[in-house]
Amino acid sequence: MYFSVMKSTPLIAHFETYLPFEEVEISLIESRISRRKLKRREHLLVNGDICRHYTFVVKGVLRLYGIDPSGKEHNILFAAENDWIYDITSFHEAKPGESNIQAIEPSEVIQIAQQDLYHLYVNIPKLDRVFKVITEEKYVELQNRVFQNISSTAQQRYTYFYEKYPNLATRLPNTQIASYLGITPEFLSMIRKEMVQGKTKK
Amino acid sequence: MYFSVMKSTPLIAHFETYLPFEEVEISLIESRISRRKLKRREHLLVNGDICRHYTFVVKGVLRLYGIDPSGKEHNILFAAENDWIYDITSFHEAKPGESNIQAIEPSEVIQIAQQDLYHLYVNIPKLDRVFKVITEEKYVELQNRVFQNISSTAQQRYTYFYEKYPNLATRLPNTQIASYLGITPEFLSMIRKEMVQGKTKK
DNA sequence: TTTTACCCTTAAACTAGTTTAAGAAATAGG
DNA sequence: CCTATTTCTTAAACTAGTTTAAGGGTAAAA
Repeated sequence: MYFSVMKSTPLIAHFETYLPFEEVEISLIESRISRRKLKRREHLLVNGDICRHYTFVVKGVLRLYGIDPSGKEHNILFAAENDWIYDITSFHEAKPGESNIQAIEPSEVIQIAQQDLYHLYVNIPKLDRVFKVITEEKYVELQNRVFQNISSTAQQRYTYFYEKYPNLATRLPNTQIASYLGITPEFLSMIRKEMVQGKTKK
Repeated sequence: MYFSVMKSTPLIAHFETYLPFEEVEISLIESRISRRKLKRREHLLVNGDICRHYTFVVKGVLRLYGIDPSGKEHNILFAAENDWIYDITSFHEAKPGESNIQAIEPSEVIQIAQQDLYHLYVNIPKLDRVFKVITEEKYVELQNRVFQNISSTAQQRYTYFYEKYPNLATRLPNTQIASYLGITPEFLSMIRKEMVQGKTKK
């Protein structure tokens, strides 16, 4: 087994959940990606940077967050194993963005630089289809979240998050979850207390 | 000028804002679409239906909305001229969905049925690229909306909506806008009153 | 091991948004 | 042009969520 194959296997395996790839395509993809380790709290992108990479998470959890005019951070999304994270606006416009990407846990990622991705799109048109589907999947998740945000109480939103992402719900600090749900950590603490009391009362 | 060209021009023009198309490709696309008129309040899709079409708005405004457990409607998105509307979850899974699509104004749309769209993807691979980009654009909009929802007050969200979609903000009834923002029409009325007073006080 | 920084909880006072109800204004459509 | 229906507004009482502040628990790092 070649080391280069070892290195990128998780990404190829991810692509192959969508479509099969030829050996020569796999080699081309592998020649255009790079691997990187991140310490806890290390930033991959900060406000004002241009996002020049698609980032695939091999191990760990990262967050994409924005900062509001008053300086508060708000989590837009989390990405754990086998998920993608990037500031899509900054990436496509190749302009400085307003988002930040940070490792919450020590993490390991695979990155594809912009020009490499475009090179891959040209040489492996199938990848247009794959990323079309990936983006559609992420669009669905986001639309469900918008529906939650406009139709539910904080308690319902937390329950939905807890049921949909049990892994993240137990793995992440509550401060991070509160920021994602759009509530204060204090109020999340209250919600959790009420939920536990509700259960034990039975 | 052929009638068939007349008929579908707005959709082809829309595609050509992304990539150029050959005559033969245009003919193929035109052979696979259909045009439809909708009365005010007419539904294109209701809860429990399978969404079998991508719908492109030629004229008018439509809304995609969901219904919460208590029976209240919540607007997930609006689509006006040159925009797309469909229940993406139901469409891709070909399963009954929980969304509804309704014309707010008398409207005119162009539809592509699922099997026709797949036929077009196979014969015009460029369309994978086009819909990848369209979905990315819509993802960006949705992500901005999520950020608004978790980081802003209702007043800020309304201001953002008003500035970003001035056409919709003046064209739609406030009840529809309130439903989209996740607030009651009464509270939107208060916000608008305060904003006008704020302005005239100067 | 000790310290430091982070994280979680509780509670009281406050602010943002909802509900209910009733009347006024605007609009679609016969 | 008229009427029915929808839409918008106001206000008072209510509920959901925030803020501030203080204290305790826990994990990382020196």
